[in-house]
This record gives sequence, C-alpha cells and structure tokens, in this order.
Amino acid sequence: MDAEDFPKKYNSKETEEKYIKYWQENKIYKFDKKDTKKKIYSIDTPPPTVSGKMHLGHSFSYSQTDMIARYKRMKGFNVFYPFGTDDNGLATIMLIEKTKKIRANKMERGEFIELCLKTLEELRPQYVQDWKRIGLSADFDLFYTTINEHCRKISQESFIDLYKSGRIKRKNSPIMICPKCRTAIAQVELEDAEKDSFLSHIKVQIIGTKEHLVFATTRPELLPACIGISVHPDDQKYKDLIGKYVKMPLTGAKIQITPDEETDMNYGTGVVYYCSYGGMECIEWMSRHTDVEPINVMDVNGIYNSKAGKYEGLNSIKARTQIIEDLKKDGCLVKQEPIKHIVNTHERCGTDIEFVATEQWFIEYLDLKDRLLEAGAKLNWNPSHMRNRLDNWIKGLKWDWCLSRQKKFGVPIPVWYCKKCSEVIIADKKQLPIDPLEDKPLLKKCQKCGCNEFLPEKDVLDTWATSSMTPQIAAKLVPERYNDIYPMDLRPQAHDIISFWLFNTMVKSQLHNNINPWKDVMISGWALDPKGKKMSKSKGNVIEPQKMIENYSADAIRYWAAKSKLGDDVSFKEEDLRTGMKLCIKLWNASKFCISHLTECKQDEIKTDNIYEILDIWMMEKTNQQIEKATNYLDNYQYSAAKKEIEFLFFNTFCDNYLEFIKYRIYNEELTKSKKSALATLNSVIFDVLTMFAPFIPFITEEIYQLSFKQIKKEKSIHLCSWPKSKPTGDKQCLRTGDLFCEIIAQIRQYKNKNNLSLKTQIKQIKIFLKTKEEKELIEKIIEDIKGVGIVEKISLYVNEQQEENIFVTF
RNA sequence: GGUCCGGUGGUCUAGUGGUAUGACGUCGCCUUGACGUGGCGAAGAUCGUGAGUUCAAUUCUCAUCCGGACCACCA
Repeated sequence: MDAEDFPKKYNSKETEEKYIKYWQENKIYKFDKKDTKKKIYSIDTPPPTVSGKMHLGHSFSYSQTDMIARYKRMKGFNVFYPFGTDDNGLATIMLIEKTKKIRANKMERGEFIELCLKTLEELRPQYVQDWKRIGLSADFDLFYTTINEHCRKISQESFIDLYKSGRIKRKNSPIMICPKCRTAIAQVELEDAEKDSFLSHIKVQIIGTKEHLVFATTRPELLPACIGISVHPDDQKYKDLIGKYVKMPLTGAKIQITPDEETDMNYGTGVVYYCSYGGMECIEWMSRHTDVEPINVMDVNGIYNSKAGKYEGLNSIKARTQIIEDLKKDGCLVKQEPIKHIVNTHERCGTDIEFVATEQWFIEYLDLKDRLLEAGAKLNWNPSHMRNRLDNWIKGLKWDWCLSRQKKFGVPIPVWYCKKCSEVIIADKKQLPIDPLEDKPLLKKCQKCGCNEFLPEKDVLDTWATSSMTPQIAAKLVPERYNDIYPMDLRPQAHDIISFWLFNTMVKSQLHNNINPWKDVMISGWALDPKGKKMSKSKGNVIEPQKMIENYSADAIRYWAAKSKLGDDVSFKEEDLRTGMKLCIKLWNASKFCISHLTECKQDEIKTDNIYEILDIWMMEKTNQQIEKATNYLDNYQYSAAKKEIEFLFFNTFCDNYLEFIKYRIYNEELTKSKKSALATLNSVIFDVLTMFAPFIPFITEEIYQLSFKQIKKEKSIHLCSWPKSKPTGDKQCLRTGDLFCEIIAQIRQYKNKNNLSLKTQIKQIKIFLKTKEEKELIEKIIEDIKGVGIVEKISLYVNEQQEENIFVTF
C-alpha cells in the first residue's frame, strides 16, 4: 500500500464515472456460464418500460435489489442478473409516435414494428445508461427487450403450447373494451372513477293489465338490449308480478319479470332491468338465467349495430341522450335522479369501459384458483404480508385472461384461420417468431376442409402475455445453463404490480412447467415526494434521480434507498442524501487514516495473530458480532437492518471509539508489539467494514479498495472479494472490559465538556468506582489505556457495591 | 364493503413482555496531528385513544379513531 496516492478529498463524480467504465471493461459482473462449481443465484430483474428517463422509484427499488445481488456475489454465488427492457406495450407505441411523429394506425403492422425496433435501438442505450449510473451490477450483456426476436419467439411458443394443451381458447364471450382505444382490456387494466350520473326511472306497461312497473337504471341507452327484468322473490310490492310480461317502450319487446335473489329491494325502485351487457352484474345475471339469449347491440368498436334499431351507428353517450329524449316523448321517463357512482374506466385513458361479446383469445384459469393460491403460499414472501395482495386478487378473479389486443404493435398472435371453414391454423414452432400478416403457415392445406387459403389473425398479444415469461426469457439467454437458472431464486418488484406481473408470471410457469417461477420474492415499496404523496407529472412533484446523482452521488441515492424497510414506501428527503454523503466522507477519511498508518509496516507484521491487546480484541469481537448480524439480515433480504448494523459498527464503535482508543499507541514512532497489535486490528476491521459497505455504496468502497487493498487482496474489484466472516478470538471477556472502558472514557469526555476543556487537556487524577471486585480486576488491566486515551496522570480504583451505576468517575 | 399496512421526541425512524434506537433539526463546548460538508456533549418522546390478559405492555388481545394501500361495488 502506498499512502501517497490517497487524495485528501473524495471526488464522487469523477470516481463514479470512472468505475462504471472500469466495471464494464473488466466484466466484473459477468455471469460465468462455464463455472459449474459455484451455485447460481438467479434474479428475475424487472424490465423497465422504455419511456423517457429512469424515475426516482426505479432508482429506489433497483438499488435495493442490487444490494442483494452484490451481497450474494460476495457470498460466493454465481449471480445471474440479467437486464431487459419492456417495450411492446402502449407506452412504447406512444413514445415511438411522439419521437418519430407518426401514427401507428396509418402504418402496416410489420412496417410499424420495424420502425419501433429501429427507434428503440436508438433510444435504449441512453435509457439503460441511467441504470448503469446508479451502479446496478447486472450483467448488461444478458440483455433482452420484450419485443425482440428472442422474446417474440418465446411468447408465441407459450401461446402455441397452451393452445395445444387446451388452456388457450378462442371464445365468443363478453369482454371489456375501451371504446376510445378500441381494444379489449383486462380486469387488471381497470381503474375506478367516481362520476356524476343519473338514475333514470323508466315506466313500462305490464302486459294484460293497465298497471305499470318502474325500474331505475344508469344505462337507459341499453334498452334495446334488454333481456330481463327481475325483482326480489320476497319483495311484497312485486310478488304477484313474477312471471308476468312487460312491454318495453321504444322497442316493444316482451320481457318476463323473473325472481332474482341478488336484487336489492331497497335500491332504486327495487326493480332491475338487465341488458347484454350493461356491466358485470348483467353478465352474472345471465349466468343465472341461462334460457335467455343475449342481444349484442354493440360492436367491438363501441358503436351500436343494427340490433339497436334506430340507434345504430351511435356510441353509448349519444345513444343515451337520444333514448332519454325518446322516452320523454313517450311519457315513459318518470324521473331522473342525479347520483354519484363508481364506474370502471380504462386506466390509460379514463374512458368508461363497455362490455361486448366477441371472439377473443383467452387463457382459462378460473378453475385453477385453489392451485394458484397454494402456489402463492409456497413462495417465500418478503415482506410476508405482501402475500395477502396476491391471495386477495386470486380470490376476486372473475374473468379468464383475455389475451388478444386490437393493437398495431406487439407480439402477433401466431394464428391463421381457414378461409373456408374458419378452422384455426396454429403456427409451427419451427417458424417462430412469425407475423401472420406477413408469413404463411407451413401447413399447405386446411386439415379439416382442404382449403388452401388462410386469413391472418390481426390481433396482438396482451403485453403481460410476454412479460409473464421473463424467467424463461432470461434463462434462455444462456440455454446451456437453463435448468440451473430456471426456476429462479428471486423475483424483485414493486407492490403495485403483484396482481399483474407477479400473478401472470406464476400462472404461466404453473401452466407450462407445473412449478413456481422463483423461490423468493422481494417486494419494494414506492418512492414518494417529500410530503409522502405519489409523484406525477401532472402534480409537478417529480424528483429526477439524475439531478440528485449529479448533485450528490449515486452512492448517496443508494444510501437513501437502503434506509427503508423492504416493502415500505419512503418519502424522498434531500437531507437523507446529505447524510449519505456524510457517511461517504467519513469512510473516506477513516480509510485514509488507517491506510496512512498501515503503510508504515509490512503486511506480515500486522497479521491477526499479532492481536493481543484487550481493546484490540474488543474491537475484533465487536466486528464479529456485527458481521453475524448483518449477514443474517441480508440472508433475509433485510438490507436496511443490515446497513444499520454496519453503520453502527463503523461510526460508533470504530470511528468514535476505537480509533481514538489507539491513537496514543500508533503515534508511537517505534513499531512496538502493542502498536503492531493495533495496526493488525485496523487492517482487519477497516477491510471488513469496506467490504460490508460495498453492496450499499459500491463506488466509494471500490475507489478505496483500488487505492489500497487491491495490492494485497489481488481481486480486480472489491465486489469480487468475499463477504467477511466472523473471526473469533476466543476471548469473550474482553468484550466486557472494552464496554466498561467506553463508559469510563464517556465520563471523562463529559467532564471535560462540562468544564469547557479541550479533550486533549491533561487531567491530574481521577478516581474510578466500580460496583464489583471482578470489574475492578478487569479495569486494572487497562489502566494504561485509560491514561493514554483520557490523558490522565493518575488513576485510583475503588469498589463500591452500594452505588447504582456500574462505573462512577470522580475528578 | 372486504383485506392488508402504519400511527413512537419538533420532523423522520428502529425496536422490544420489564418505560425506548438512530438520523435531521435545536442548544452548549472543543480550531485534538482521518475528518469544521468536523469532533465531543446536552435537552427533548410514557410509544394514537379506551378496555382486557399479565407481577409487568409501547410491545399480546379486543374495541375505537386517524392516515395509507390493494381489491370489490350495485341495476
């Protein structure tokens, strides 16, 4: 080691940029596919959606995962830590349209996909750079993007396999559509919105009598699709009407009044009318009244068709106005009551969703709820309560997974249909990835009817159909080690997408391989603004991590990310970054101090065998304790608790106490036995501290390592060094002695403080009162240390069993 | 409406069946040879509210209030 090279001040910006390059050039984090000795630890890294820049929430949760990855690497695992980007969804379409100033709808699908791929190629490096900048130790050569060939192939393979096993089916069934985006949407894409509406009370005539019946509805426009009217069987008001028919206004349709226990007697008039489809409740009602045929008045584009009669060509909003108008004319509208109610909207655009029966592709999984709940219970959840969210979601599932999306961009559904008999022609796995719009099936003739003309499926797959395959996608990047990588060890992700990504990935893995895709899950919280609110562009409270890195450092951001317990949301406070910087500066200075003294002697003079002084053994044992605690915490994904232990060891025990305890010994110019003992301790502890900090603040620890220990330890990077092990001295009594010593020094410091004395002021004499004889004997052994550290000339020891304190010092 | 999480000094936070951790802030002292973007020290919370279990509860149970999240939702 050479102390000359150690700069007085730490320059985080230069250093961090230097090591991003260094790590990349030296492939420090490369997954070693040939290494069969080390156990693999595989991580199913979340692929961020390519859109603009990395946000603060990313830097928060990815840092947390990275701490675990770095820890596992130091623990001797062959860490499989890929990095991908998600770019086959709507966000990407919007990004491409904006960047290239084009409209997807006006292009051929193949052409648009090509453009997307090309544009993403241009944008991606800059985007990924942000993740490198926070010091992510992923192997960026293990890279995928959810729209590339590799992923399209795997996603289509998955489709074909599940089709063949009968899980994927094309069905005519009611689905949710967004009339604005003109596509099918899934349960998970819904968002609640409270909206103002009217409850329209509509009067209908009971056939064969002069009586009328009034029902209330928020969807009067669906009157042409009315298929039933129900009352509660116990409702005295309407009991006698059950079985009778009513004549609907405007359409003249004859509808029977049926009993239905689900009807709420107290809502509206107690009479409900059902349409195909006004909402979830209509679909459920139909499942209870199977003899009724639906009247599909709406097409998949959200426009009323000829079955809606004179309302053909309108959308719901226009039809509503018109129908209300017509009902008024006919005198059938009793009243309109303003109400506020919660409606399901499309989360992307806020449009009210509609229900339409069409042909779509589904994965049927409602029969698997129990099995999925069991599978979820087998995962090792961190924190454990996050499992409730998955359970909740599975129990509440009502819909099969609708896979088809009417979008221009995405992974094409690998299917054609026979022109003559509509038979499904599924692609051959050998030809994947394909686009049925451009490619032809390998099959020359329809096996059913012999026709040789095929119509391509135009729809693409739901983006989650692909991202639910990330464990397989990543593992197949290293096909020769596939079985060692998949199932993976860890899925890290944030809690908001448990019902999307986590659940869907489990479903796929269960359906394909009958296993869970990973052993452990690690659920991060969210980064909130300083007031604890979600950050959003519209609120203008977005904090850019890039600026914070610029102003503070990536280490400081990571330090902040390590502050919260796993799963907890954390609000961003700039002070925390300052605290992080403070730690870095302290670590820098302490290391500088240690190294400047360690360079005075040769390595073989400061081996741990040379440690014999009580306070040195005390320091070693304190370190052992904290190593054990930190290791245990990290094994359980509790990075914040681990960080706290390491910080306590470093700040409190090492800097505030130990370094002060040994100064009087190491400033001795002679290399005495006692000084060697101290230097050996310094040498051991500072390195352990550095390595333990390395997963949290990888840049500064690397710089210190490169400037000092590299010459001895030989590893190219501190991140390739081993995680420290406890080094028992076999002398536990020193722990007690050292702790007593700390108390004595604290009292001396207090005394000097109260008397406005500098700490280096010499004190003539002190008396130390111990409670027991044993303690007095312990202290006798370190009298010289007390004199040296406290700068005291004379010390007398007494035993006083009566006193309350363990130690009492008088001056 | 269901489920879950949280409510600890001025602020944020740790934690535990025996009155509490740290950070920031505040105040005082110290220009000590790693560090003034420093060091040392001090003040400051009875752990949301009520009840119960217990020798003992901030920690367990129940109720209640207040935040927050996820899910569901009514024609």
